[in-house]
Amino acid sequence: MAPLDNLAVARILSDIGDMLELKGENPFKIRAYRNAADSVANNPEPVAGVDADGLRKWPGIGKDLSAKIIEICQSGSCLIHQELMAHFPPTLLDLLRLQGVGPKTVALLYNELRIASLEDLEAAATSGRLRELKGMGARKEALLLHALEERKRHANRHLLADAADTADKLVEYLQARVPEVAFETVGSVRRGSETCGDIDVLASGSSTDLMGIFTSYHLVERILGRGDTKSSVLIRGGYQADLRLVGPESRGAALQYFTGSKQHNIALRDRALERGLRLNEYGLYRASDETRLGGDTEDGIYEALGLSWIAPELREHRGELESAAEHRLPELLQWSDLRGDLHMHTTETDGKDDLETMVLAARDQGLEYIAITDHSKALAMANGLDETRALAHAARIRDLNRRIDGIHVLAGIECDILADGSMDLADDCLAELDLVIASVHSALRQDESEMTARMVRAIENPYVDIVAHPTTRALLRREPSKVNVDQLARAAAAHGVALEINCQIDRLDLSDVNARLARERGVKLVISSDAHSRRALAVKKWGVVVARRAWAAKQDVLNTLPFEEFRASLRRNRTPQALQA
DNA sequence: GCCGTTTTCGGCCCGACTGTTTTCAGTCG
Repeated sequence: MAPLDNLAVARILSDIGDMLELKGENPFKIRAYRNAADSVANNPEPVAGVDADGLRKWPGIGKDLSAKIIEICQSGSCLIHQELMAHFPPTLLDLLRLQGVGPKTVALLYNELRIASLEDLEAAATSGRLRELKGMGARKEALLLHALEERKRHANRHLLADAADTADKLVEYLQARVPEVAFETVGSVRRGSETCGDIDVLASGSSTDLMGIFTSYHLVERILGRGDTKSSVLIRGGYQADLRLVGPESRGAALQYFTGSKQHNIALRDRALERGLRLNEYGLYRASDETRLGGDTEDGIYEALGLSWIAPELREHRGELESAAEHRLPELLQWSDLRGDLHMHTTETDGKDDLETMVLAARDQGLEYIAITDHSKALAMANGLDETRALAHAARIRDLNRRIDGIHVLAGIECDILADGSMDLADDCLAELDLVIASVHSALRQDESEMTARMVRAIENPYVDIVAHPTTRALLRREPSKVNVDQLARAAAAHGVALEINCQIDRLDLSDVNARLARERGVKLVISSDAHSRRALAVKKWGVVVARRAWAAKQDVLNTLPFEEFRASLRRNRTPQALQA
């Protein structure tokens, strides 16, 4: 059996937590399983290769869970998991993920009516049998039917870029109508999570008609709840949006609180408690006498807890509190640091805009240099280039580069890594170009050893400068390939090959966790748009978010360098010794 | 089930809203 990856192990731990909750177990035991699931999911090190002593160093994993995790890695399950699976039908967990349904309700439905699946629930709600149950009235029944219908209609996660766009429009609507209140997007959108479940907006100030204005937003499909300080709605496209209103004196505390993440907030509150303080969305208080110590600004909260201000992108409980306590958080990369874009396409292959249009658009965007990197011949569907066309295209790019002012244009290629790890174009062709990106577009389902060996072989080709979208994932659509990112990063570091953070909004590949791992292994990152049109050049903003979530500073990213330094830093332009390495 | 510079036992984040309740349990974030 292939070893389970971290997400698979985390899923089992989290399922155990859910099923323990259905049994009405000790809530802290349940939390322990969920914390362990988060810990495994967020750790870049492959869990299958870690021994018990190593696991016990991971946060939230002790003697008991380290043994269970090893059992899961070896057998795909563990005793308690199997016992619970025998006790509950697997479809029961689907019910738990319905809006408005928690463990108590699921237990009630199952114990009283043997409702074990979404289909069972729909049948029971439709036939009116639900109302036999204590605490189930007509409204609750309607709510469940709504939730079932919405489950069918919407996936409940959204790409970051889409969620951010929806949030921006909502905030713009609110701000225009209630100018005396300050609105800010908080939650996972503010943290820059690659996918977002809902949209959280914080309003600070004072307004009596705000909630009415919110719930009458023209994109609202359904009002989930409405109060004086908190309301929730479903808006078109399957987004849940939550609005919270606090007084201006609580803006900072509320920004902090509603930005999360949950794990970050729990840890922050722990820290407050250790200091005899109490933190909530209204402020920071001394526990003994309720004296208010802060809450009007966010950095004031962190400062009062002995911490540097922590950028929202870092608030994932991945060591940020410890670093902030020692005032050694990295100075994170900023959008304005980017000087180049090393991955884009033209009409020569599958781009929508021609060479000159792309170059002029990049110059308009303020870029100092770019690389044109059309596809190679293996991607026949995209009209990929063979050696002859690649060199002719390069000649045109260099000619344009000579004629145009204000931007440097490199003649590059995005060359396919074939299934055996060889390159799709001959070495003497690759050697003629200014920059070579290598990437995988086929045979995505190879097993881990095959895929890893394939990509390492590509890295060993002396003409490869950058590996693009290293895991080939498509968010909400396609799982990442099984490449071992740790081994990939070690090979890239050893050969001086950079790894890309691809900024296409459904790729964001490397991910935050993987980019951080690569950086820690000594790999330089590049942030590139992979634009197939002039408009798509702007997606680099999302790559900057990913890099920040990977704790990257300016010096970790090659395309922050001035042009000449960037060129000199490319693997092909370094010493001959480096080429032979 | 985890965790520890007040602890190896006794803690473990906290408040708003809904629905079905007459004082609160369940859910959510």
